[in-house]
Amino acid sequence: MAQPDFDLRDFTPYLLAVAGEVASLEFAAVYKARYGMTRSEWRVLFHLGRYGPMTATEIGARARLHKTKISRAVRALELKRFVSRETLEEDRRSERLALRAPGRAAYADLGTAAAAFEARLEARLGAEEARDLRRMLRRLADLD
Amino acid sequence: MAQPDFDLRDFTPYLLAVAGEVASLEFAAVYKARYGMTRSEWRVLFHLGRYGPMTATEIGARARLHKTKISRAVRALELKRFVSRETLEEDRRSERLALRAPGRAAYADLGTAAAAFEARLEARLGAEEARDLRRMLRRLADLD
DNA sequence: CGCGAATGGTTGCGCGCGCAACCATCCGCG
DNA sequence: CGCGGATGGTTGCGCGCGCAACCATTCGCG
Repeated sequence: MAQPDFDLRDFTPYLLAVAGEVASLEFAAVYKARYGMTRSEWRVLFHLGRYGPMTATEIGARARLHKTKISRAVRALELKRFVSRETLEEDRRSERLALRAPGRAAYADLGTAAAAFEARLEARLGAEEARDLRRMLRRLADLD
Repeated sequence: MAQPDFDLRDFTPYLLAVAGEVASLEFAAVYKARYGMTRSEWRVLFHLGRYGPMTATEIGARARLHKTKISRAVRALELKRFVSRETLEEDRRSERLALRAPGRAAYADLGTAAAAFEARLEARLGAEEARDLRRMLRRLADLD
């Protein structure tokens, strides 16, 4: 063996993956159970709710989602009557995506749930550590 | 909107997911390119290399992998001649999985790459912060 | 001993995903 | 104007995944 002292529990990508799975799956269960939504759909919904109407490309840049994911997520949200599309006059290739009333309701509901989830997490880690954690993750994710 | 000040960039599960994607995909490119391995296969290989022969169930407990993932990963690694199976005498339902020579070589190679990757990451975050990050992630992942 | 529950592992199925190819529209430059 | 490349978005394809159902073996308890 090359480096017998190198433990997987000290390998940050592994820890990120496991911690991410634990956290994401737990919250994913909420929007999946309540609205039958996928993770991509949740991210799109959240971005539209939080930052207002925008195009698919803008969502992609903000939400770190591949355009195919967005395309399929938007179609699914459209079928749920959560979002509306409107072709832009100034560039008829792109469309303005906006939340409809049911979408806004779902956003408010899930936003509350997300805030509660985050609060529980902070309680577990402690406010200061949770803040530090977020700061480091933001750096890792190039989100600065 | 319910809580217009709740930003996604402060939502830990989101940050974990994005940071995890960035880190995992970057390293995944290595074992995918060199050995055509999947993430599950890499985890199984690493555990067998690091901790020695064990059964699929033991890997599952250590590596946080669902048993179906392990089953398929083991079959793939077997086809690559990386692992061997041997039915246990004392319980003929389970089998002892062990690395073969090519598997050990791949483990050594990827272990070195992983250590280098981790070192670069530490250089970016600073040694102290990187250690804190790992500690918090371990707590989140229930790996204590 | 014998039967039902528990355990180790595999498999069929439907789904979300990433990739590459594609269509439509727009822009830049001769 | 017109043609080639760039851009916004969609789709076909193969794959890895999670779930539930399943097979074989073993365990627990009457």
